[in-house]
Amino acid sequence: MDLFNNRVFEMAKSEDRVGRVYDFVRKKAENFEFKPESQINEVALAKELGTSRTPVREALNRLVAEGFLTFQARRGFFCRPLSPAQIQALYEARVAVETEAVRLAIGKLSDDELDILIRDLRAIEPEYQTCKDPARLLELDEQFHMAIAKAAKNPELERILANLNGRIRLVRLIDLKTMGERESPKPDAGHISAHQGILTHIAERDEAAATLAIRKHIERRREQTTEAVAKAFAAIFYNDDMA
Amino acid sequence: MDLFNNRVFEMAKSEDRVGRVYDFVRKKAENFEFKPESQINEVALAKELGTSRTPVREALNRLVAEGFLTFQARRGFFCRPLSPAQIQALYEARVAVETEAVRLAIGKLSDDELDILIRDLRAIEPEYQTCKDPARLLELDEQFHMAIAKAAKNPELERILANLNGRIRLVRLIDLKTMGERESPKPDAGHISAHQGILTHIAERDEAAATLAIRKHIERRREQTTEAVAKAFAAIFYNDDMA
DNA sequence: GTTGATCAAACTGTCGACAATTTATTATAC
DNA sequence: GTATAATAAATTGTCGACAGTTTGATCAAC
Repeated sequence: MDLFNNRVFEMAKSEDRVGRVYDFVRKKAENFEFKPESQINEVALAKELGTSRTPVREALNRLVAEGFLTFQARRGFFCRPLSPAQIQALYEARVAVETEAVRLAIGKLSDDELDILIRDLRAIEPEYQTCKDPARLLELDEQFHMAIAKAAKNPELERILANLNGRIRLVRLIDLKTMGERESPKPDAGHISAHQGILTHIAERDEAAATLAIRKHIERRREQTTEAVAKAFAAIFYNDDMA
Repeated sequence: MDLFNNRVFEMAKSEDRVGRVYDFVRKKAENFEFKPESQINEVALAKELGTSRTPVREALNRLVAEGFLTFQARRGFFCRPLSPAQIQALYEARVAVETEAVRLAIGKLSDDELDILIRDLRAIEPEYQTCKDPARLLELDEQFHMAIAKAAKNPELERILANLNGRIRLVRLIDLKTMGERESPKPDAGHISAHQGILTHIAERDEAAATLAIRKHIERRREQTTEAVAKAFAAIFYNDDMA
């Protein structure tokens, strides 16, 4: 689990330290490279990034506002906790955002736009079905869901969903990994993937069916949170590529 | 360890500059005391608050992450724009959050908890119905909606809604003011307020009816955004207590 | 009067320093 | 040996300074 840790040197032109620190720390926070509840050492971070503490603290403040970190006065910044209840809440919030996004998309998109959306999303399905790499799988899945959010033509919902996705990412990744191992033997011929089902309902502008389908799709994953969080803990603390 | 640990209360001594700055600036941003799109002068703010720019910038960064301000590298912090489309998006996001909150509340609350919720919310209805002060009215309305979000037992949804409310507040306030003037003549005997209708459906655990009711309640306001935003602009730029 | 170049003022981005506070360590008493 | 007190180390919170940009003003040329 070492997908991060590049980018330290590039972007010579940008010179935007706060942005660089933000990207760096956000990625670390997403992956719980800071262990849950652990304190973040400002000076160490600053040194690691070759800057002073000022831009580091500015980036950290942004991440607090986004829910990636917490802050206690005079004690400093900490990684957010990782608990089944917390992840559960994030999944529930996803349901809220995504069901409404589906509804809005169906209501707002022209026939042409709808066709394009369906076509584009069906185009990634083959790779999604055959892909064995969990990281890539997660990427494709997020693309699918973000595309629907984007189709809702509501920047606010997009932004919220992107935030939720970031905070839930590691757990989803690990969930996907175990799912892949468990279910790899059989994709079941004639089985209609959840994504395809959702798309079909959207194509038919069947609001009730589409929202229900995406709700169930997300909730199915949500039901596994306790187990997935346990595995996430194992991955984080033992750092073996998964449990 | 930590036997003499009263830190939670000890912190009330408000030596926390960043927090103070944050509260101050957030209130100003909420009310668009910074005019839309206008730049925020860090040194002036720092001087106004009797601090240096460092804590000011930290607070500003948090507010950017929360959507109250925007940021452009090497140009600084700006008040968010105010446009009908933007406000519309916030209302749509409210629908997403609040319909799901109703659903979750109905699913999660015990009979006792449900009774208490209904009782508490009905208790504020008399004042809500008779109140003529728009600011107080808005406060009561927000209380109503936040109570439902809280009943959903999902901190994430609560947090999102609180954020949306803050960013939409001025427009709602102005909308309420004009509504009061327009509709004051007649609350219509036998008329069931939108809030009461929602509560009744929740009390009956009628998920479909309750979610539909709150959706319509919010959407009715959303439909007025263009007009309300126009009035907000007038209020902001001419600073006469409203248009 | 408009355009464009030049210079001055204002502002942002970052740093290193230092006081205040928290945490860790050592010493002391029982 | 455990617990408490004293002390040292580490960490946070804030500041003032300064370099680098951007913005605004001045002025020259057309």
